Amino acid sequence: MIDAKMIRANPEQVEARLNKRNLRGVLDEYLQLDGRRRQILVQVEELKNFRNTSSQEVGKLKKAGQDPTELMEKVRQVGKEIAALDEEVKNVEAQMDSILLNIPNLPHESVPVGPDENSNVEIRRWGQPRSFDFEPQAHWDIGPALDILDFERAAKLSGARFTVYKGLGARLERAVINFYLDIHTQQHGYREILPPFMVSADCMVGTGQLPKFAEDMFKVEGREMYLIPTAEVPLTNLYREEILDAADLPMYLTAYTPCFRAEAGSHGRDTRGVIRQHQFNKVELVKLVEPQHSYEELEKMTANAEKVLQLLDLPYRVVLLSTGDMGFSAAKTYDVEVWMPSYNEYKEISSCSNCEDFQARRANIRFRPGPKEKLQYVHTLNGSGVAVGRTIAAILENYQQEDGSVVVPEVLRPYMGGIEVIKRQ
RNA sequence: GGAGAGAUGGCCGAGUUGGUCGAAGGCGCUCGACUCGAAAUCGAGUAGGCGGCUAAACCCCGCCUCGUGAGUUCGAAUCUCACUCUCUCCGCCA
Repeated sequence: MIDAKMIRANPEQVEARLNKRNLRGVLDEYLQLDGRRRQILVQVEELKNFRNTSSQEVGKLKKAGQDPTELMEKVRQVGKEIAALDEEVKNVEAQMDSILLNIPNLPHESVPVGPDENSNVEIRRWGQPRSFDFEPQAHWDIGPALDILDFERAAKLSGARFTVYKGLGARLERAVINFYLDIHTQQHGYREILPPFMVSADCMVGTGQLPKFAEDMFKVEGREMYLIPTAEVPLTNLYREEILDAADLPMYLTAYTPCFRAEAGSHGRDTRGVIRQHQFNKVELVKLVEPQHSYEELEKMTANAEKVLQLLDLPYRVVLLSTGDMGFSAAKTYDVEVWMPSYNEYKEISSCSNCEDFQARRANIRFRPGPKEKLQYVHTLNGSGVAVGRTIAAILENYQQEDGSVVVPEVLRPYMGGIEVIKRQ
């Protein structure tokens, strides 16, 4: 969440930055409640001070053999007032919290302002989309034809938006996962984590999925647990409620996990293929860093995501998201989009964000900059490094041959037992 | 699933006949002394949040926090209840 003190100190400035995200007037009620809260606090704290000093007085009177009954009765009355005021503070704070938890992060000044994705800015392109001398097929045709992707049986098992990988398809998915993890751990300095795939509601609040986006997730029946929509959630929450040593920063974490998303409200979009699934695999990158370095870390993380696509020789571009297209927790986001012949355009395969202290504040992840210095919130970053299912789709489409077979990218062959081409078996 | 033990500061760990306990002691860390320098030793300091004060901050003052939530009481780390988590033993089990 955004800094409550900043709201109070510079309400117009915060309002102006929220306007960039197409939000207006969300602070008005909050500020009113904030004033109310402080007003009550002053009152109730004075009463509590009286109670504390008086209670000590009672003890002294008893020790001295005097009768404290009158004072006790007085404090008892004050206690009732305190209880009433405490209740009121609690209510006001609950309202303030629910407002604050539903306000998105403030955009960084370098983020283009606009209502939607049409205001995104392309930053750079890498590679040349291949020109085919035959009619290229979409991966949802290539996969079943090679009998490595099976959408029909997936539907039988689980319904729409699921995929069964078979044979070399399953192996290719596994190869890509291992390839990504190896690159990020061995070349980019990330530490591999294998986290739980179900987490508590607290974690979801920590990274910003809750309370606002409950309908996007799968909740476990009868429990306050959710299937993770991304490894960002367990990785970022790993150090929730902890105070880190400055020497531990920056911390680079990576994890392979399946991701589960309800995809509510996206009916009819990307209905074919593996692009938009209820369950998909992803290798995620997360960083916890000191605030002054978070923007250079964002550039590095984006470069880390790009690197694996370069190694796979898949053409891509990098896009800076506008205020209208950014996620809830992000202050700045780069999307990496891979060339997808079936769409005849670039398709998101990674999203790298600097959340600044927005998540750290929610999850209460702090560090001590130095001895004797005050605790500070870390900055958190997350990025896909990259989506695995979409990688498979991109490989099938970009590496397809006229006879329907698919060439295995060179860097993956060691992970595929040396297989160079996937053919119908 | 059954039985039992526990949850205290950055870490370890006292404190449970209710009051002067946000909390002994130790470790760690910071500063100082000693030293050519270091180690060792000695001395001092060292929780977080919120609110007031302030232009803002420091300082200072107050409130809250000893797993979480409720309760008893003039007063709760200490007593009661519920919950969560951890550990040990038994059962079951990949």
